Amino acid sequence: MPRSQSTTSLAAPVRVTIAHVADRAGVSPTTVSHVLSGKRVVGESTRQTVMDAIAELGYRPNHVARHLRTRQSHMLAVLVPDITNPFYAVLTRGLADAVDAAGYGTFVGSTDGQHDRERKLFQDVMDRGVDGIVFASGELASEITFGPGDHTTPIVCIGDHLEHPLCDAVIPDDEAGSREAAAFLARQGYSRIAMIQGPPRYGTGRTTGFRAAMQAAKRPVPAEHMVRGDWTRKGGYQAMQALMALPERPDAVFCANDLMAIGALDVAHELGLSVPEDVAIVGFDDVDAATIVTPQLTTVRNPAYDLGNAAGDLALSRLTGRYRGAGRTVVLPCPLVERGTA
Amino acid sequence: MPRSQSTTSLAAPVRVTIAHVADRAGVSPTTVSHVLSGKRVVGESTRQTVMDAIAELGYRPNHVARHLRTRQSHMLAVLVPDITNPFYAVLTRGLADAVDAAGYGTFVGSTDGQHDRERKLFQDVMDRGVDGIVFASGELASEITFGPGDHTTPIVCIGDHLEHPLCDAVIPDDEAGSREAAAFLARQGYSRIAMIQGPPRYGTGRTTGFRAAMQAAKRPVPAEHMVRGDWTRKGGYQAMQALMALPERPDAVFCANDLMAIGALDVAHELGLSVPEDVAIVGFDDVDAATIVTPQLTTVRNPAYDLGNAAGDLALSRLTGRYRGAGRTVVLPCPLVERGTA
DNA sequence: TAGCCCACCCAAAACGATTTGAGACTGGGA
DNA sequence: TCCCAGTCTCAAATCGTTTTGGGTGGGCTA
Repeated sequence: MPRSQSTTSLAAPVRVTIAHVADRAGVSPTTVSHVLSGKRVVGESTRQTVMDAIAELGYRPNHVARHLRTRQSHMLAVLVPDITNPFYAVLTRGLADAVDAAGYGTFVGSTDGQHDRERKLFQDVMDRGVDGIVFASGELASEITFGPGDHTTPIVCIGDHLEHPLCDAVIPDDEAGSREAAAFLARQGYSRIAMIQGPPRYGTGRTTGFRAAMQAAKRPVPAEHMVRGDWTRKGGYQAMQALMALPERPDAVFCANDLMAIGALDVAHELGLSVPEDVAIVGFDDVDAATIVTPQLTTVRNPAYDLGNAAGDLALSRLTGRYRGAGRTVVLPCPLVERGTA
Repeated sequence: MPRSQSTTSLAAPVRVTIAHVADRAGVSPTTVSHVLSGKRVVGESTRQTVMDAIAELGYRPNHVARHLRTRQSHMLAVLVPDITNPFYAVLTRGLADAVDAAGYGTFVGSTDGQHDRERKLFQDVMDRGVDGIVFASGELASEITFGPGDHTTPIVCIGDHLEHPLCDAVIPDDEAGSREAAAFLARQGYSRIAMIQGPPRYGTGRTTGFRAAMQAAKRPVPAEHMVRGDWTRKGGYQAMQALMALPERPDAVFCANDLMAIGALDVAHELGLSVPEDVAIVGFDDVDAATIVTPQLTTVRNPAYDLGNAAGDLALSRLTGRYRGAGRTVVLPCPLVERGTA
């Protein structure tokens, strides 16, 4: 009973609870709760008394207790491969900005693209009771196993669809973006256009978009002009080396992401090739680094911030009950940004 | 009573609680709790029965209820100016990696360097019941007002001290790093060494280190050679423009961070100045972009990952009760990384 | 057989809020 | 005087754990 607290407490961190406030205001905890939540009307005079007591005592509601009772944590989780990657950092920020105003916090976890970490993190945030989950962890989301009966927590996947009744998706139009980039390259007159793809099974949309454009432009792509990298600068460097060592050296290279494009640029510089005269390079994502390199990288913008923002809106619309229904898919365009390398 | 649950439940998301497990195993919830926590011994046979029941039912403890009772959320908060800034993203990752293994999650919030957001976020995470807070939000941490009786939550400040009984600090040795960079510049023979500082009151260590080295090297710095930027590339660009327009044009510029250094580099390129022959440029932080520009940026490494990691260790040592005592300060060195711009 | 100690296990009280059925006051009208 | 509707307010149950003081039974010694 809060009413008889020893005043000799030296370092006793007495948390002020709703009961203290009720005591002070001479009402019941119920009433205090009601003035706070507004779920039932309370008389103006009592309301004022309660507010005063709250102010005097410096009462702050305990989120945890509230969460236990209401089952709402006002927390979203976002799972990304690596927060260190600027693309995902920006995406995360877009999400946070979207939900912050509604009082939602965001918990972000880095999966490193590893299945077990992905699963572990998923379970972890589930146990922590987040109200929703945003997946931006590659294209493996669909392999996540959902526990039985978990079909109550909204999920939104970025960059992938997912068979799940409550799953919304927001995807960048990789394919169209790649098609545009490749078509642009063809229009510019480049004849031997190669591509540095991502690892097997990843970034397939970017590959098919490229292929489609090449076919439409009547530019058959020999198999040795389709090489793979691992998304990193170093991977792009190695892939580009392989490409440049070919007897039939390409005069344009479309890279599945900017980091690899920068790696490719390194090779061009090392070989003394001038860009875009000797070889054109186009990236994908439009990360900060794209404007840092010289010449600045021509690339396809992957709207990281918007993706996160849209995901936040989708999640919010379900959490607030504003929308209940089948999974929606919003697709965001990836415009070509012409700069200095093509 | 869990024992009589309707089996006709269609989409009823019956959460399996500790009571279900107890029922199934034919023991009391207490016993289940004990096998889970190991706070008291339970007979091997019952232990096994309970474990089986847990497995069969797929029981997962409810973190929220646990948190309410134990007052431990196993969550840390880290407040940074902007998660979009790679430096802070890396720092955050260092922190997360340090505490992840111990079962702690990290909540990160972006303050945008605004006081009110800083305070709001601080209150927010406090209310959410985090077990510790890591401040990496500029050097304004000391102005945060702690509520009364909050002196129970461990705090660790990165880059700043703080008068608070439970506050540990981990700080990069900005001053020594700057001194080294400036001394290096002087040793190289540059005679008119200027500096682009951060905004007033920020990054003072970097300025004093620079000044100390200049004094030691008997190179008086005229006032107009000490200009300010706002940490951004654009700010560095403008500051550098001002510097280059001076009648007594500097032949070396030390920038308080890399972004501004890159902005300065832009100016040099635009002016057709060759780096480092016509003008040397040294940055601070060693962000990814430093190795992307050409020539690669000579800079002082700000050990972002290590800072976060050390902060995590400090926090953990208190949370686990391994350490209880006065605030500690660990200072991490900032080594000069010689590359192409000086 | 009484006495004692262990080794186990349980009941019940927290933790701090929300929720809801129901009681206690008003006035006003019949 | 009685009743009714309307307004507030309250007590008690609930959310799912952890925590402890205590109870139960069996084995051992004397």
